[in-house]
Amino acid sequence: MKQGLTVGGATREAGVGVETIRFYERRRLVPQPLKPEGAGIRLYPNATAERVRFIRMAQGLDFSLREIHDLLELRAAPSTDCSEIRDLAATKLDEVRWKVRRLQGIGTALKRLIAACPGSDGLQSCSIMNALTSHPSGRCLGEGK
Amino acid sequence: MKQGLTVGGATREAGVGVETIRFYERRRLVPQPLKPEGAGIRLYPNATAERVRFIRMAQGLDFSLREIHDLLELRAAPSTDCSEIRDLAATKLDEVRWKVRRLQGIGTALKRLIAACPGSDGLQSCSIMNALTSHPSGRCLGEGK
DNA sequence: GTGGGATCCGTATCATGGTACGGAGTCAAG
DNA sequence: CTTGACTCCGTACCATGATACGGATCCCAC
Repeated sequence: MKQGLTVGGATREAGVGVETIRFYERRRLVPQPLKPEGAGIRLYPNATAERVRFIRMAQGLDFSLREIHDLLELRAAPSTDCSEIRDLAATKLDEVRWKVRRLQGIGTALKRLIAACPGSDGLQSCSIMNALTSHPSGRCLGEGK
Repeated sequence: MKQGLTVGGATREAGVGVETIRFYERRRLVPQPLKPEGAGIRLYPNATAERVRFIRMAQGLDFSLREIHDLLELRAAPSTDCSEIRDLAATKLDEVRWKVRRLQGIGTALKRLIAACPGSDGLQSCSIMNALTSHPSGRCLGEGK
């Protein structure tokens, strides 16, 4: 028995909505199975739900759908070496670290501005508003080095 | 002399492209000045370039355009108290810290996966691919607490 | 008065990641 | 053999932040 799930079954397995799986099909992240002969409804192999879960996992690691597409291609190629995956992960790690540093800089800037804000006064004495208002030669907020 | 800049002059002052200022006008982040009577070209006050710089500054602190719209409204209202701004900044700080923690979790997960990856072998022994591939009861990567 | 930039304005396009809708077809249970 | 849930498919829409295009005007210098 060649089992298969309807799209609804597959999405329930994968924990996403039907529209999401169709969206992934359009983006070619998930293959669209053929309709069994004579049938009007497609049957999805279990691999589809697994594939969707793979996508959601990878999204959880901050991979974009485009990057996940590449990961899936690598996964499907028998000649793929572990190092190719590792390199993609390392690039992603750099990216994530870069984002962390950027956000930490913003956090520090916000913290300082909040601390300097009188908290109850007109805007002309608000450190935050003043920081946002042009200081011709000021460096950008949140971009401390 | 009621000076004014053409849109091109204003965007050069602000350091953005013409299309950007028009986009901000459509989003009502920047008021579109009237054409001086009889003229076919709008004249932008210096305040426009300052306003655009405010927007870019605030974007640098991770405020979205919608949030910046609110900041600009507060800035324009004479009754606005400093504390209102400070509260918005504090909310943003929470948000930024939350993002930092999330990304740090992802970074930690990636680092571990990369360390565990043999680096040169088939995919079946790749820790990264295995982590992405369904472990029925696994918690999500990057979501360590 | 004629170039030729610059402006004006509406609309379209991009990337990202989906969500929603509407009409038609399918299919299983009652 | 009808009803009702589900599927199929195309298309439209959402938010986010722009960027691009094309025809019509405009305005300044030559």
